[in-house]
Amino acid sequence: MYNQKEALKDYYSTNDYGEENLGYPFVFGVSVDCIVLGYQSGKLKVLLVERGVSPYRGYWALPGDLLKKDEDLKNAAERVLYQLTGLREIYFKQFKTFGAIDRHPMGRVLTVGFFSLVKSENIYPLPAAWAKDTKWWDINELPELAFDHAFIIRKGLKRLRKKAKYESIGFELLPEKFTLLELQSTYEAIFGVEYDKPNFRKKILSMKILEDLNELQSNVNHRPAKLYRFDRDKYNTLKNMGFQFEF
Amino acid sequence: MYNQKEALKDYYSTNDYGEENLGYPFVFGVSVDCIVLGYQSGKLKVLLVERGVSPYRGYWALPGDLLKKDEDLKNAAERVLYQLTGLREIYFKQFKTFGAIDRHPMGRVLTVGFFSLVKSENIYPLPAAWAKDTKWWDINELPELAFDHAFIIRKGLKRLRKKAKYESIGFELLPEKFTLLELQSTYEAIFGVEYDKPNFRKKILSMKILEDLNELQSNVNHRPAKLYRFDRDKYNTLKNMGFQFEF
DNA sequence: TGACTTATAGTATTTTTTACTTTAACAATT
DNA sequence: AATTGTTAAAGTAAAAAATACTATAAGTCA
Repeated sequence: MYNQKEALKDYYSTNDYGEENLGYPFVFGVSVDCIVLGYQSGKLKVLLVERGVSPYRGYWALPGDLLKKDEDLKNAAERVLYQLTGLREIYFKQFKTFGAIDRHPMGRVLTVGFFSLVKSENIYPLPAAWAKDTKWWDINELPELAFDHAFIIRKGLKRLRKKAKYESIGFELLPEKFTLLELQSTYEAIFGVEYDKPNFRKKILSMKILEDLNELQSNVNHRPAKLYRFDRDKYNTLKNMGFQFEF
Repeated sequence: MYNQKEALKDYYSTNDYGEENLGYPFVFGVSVDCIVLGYQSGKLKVLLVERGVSPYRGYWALPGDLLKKDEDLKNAAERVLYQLTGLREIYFKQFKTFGAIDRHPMGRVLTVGFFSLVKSENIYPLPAAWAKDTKWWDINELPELAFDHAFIIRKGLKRLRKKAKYESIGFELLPEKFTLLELQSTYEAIFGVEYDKPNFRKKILSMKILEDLNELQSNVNHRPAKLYRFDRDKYNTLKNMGFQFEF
């Protein structure tokens, strides 16, 4: 039967570069942690879980779990997201691995950070299966967090903002049908700035990546706005022709 | 004395989310691998090492090593780069972690990928201490590579190109003093495209991030070009004022 | 000196961005 | 049915940036 310990031992004793080594392989725990972001009433929010066990019992933390033997990193993140939201096919990306020596009080555990964008109205988080509680938090008003999760969130948001500037990922936060003003507000929440309304419209429409649904908002007490849909196929076609999305 | 195995065992038995778990912590080997890029005679090159031991004896591979007990990821990459080049203070960035189940034939080993940009004329790689041989390879003409290193390089280059478009990292590949045509050629090598000479000059000079050294090339058999230096302080000042580098 | 190569400056046209104004559509109220 | 308030959506004009191209200047080499 295959024995990983022995295999790693062999590997180490014939170390790549003939260097002095640790004799016996030093091994690491590995986890994944997910920054789940949603857009709600004009604000960017992150979904956190309250820990029910020590260490950091009672603290809020990123949803995550230890990597399993038969999983690759992507599978592990998918599993965590599914257990949290009940949804598959969520947008998520690995963004950075955190390996500070003392980041986990009980041993050497590396964590691979993912960020994920969801349409938050589709989500009914499942607290029971996970932890004491689950809650959306405004990204500008976070509680004290477990481990190095505050640091991880800062890094993840920074990366998200860079990515959102040059890729059409803002649409992941919106429902299928949306108005141009909703789209504008989403981008304002992501970047923390304000845009001129007519120019925002002009810019996004000139990209030709939205489909006009010829439908109007309902149940609003003002002139209803047109509804649009993000046309992913058109976007991909244009991208292959050299088009560069940019905000 | 602190016992990591026991600590991890405890940690696992009181798993965050009360899920069924593996009983005993499954542990992973962790390594770092570095894509070292340089610019030579109009081409983008990557520095590879030839493996002297199995697995993959005789194959070319990325320079890398197993993470040590008392190192964080950044330290490990720094160490690998120092052992390879003899230089400290090289530009490098973590870009992605690779954790496919079967990526290492002898066990479960995750690797954290870094890419690094160097001024290749400063470097005299040290083959003896490392492996059978060390060599610069044209990124478009790579040999067969060990492990999943071909995949890692593809991903790393993709990330580099994105980053180079919006950050001034191209200068890391050039010597302290360079001509505008050398700068242009470097960017042409990174992106695999050609630029119009007068417009390239205009664009880069209008950014106001170069210092004119009032010096000329020497030992060239044509009109010598002016030498410039990248003014990192000016660049940072402008960046803080909202300036966005872009190619 | 003259031919040749390359750096560098300049110009003119087109395209894009930005700031701002105007008009139209609808809901709610009187 | 007219009025008011709010928002969508179209339009316009000025400024800035990108692009394509031309011309000139400064050096080397024979």
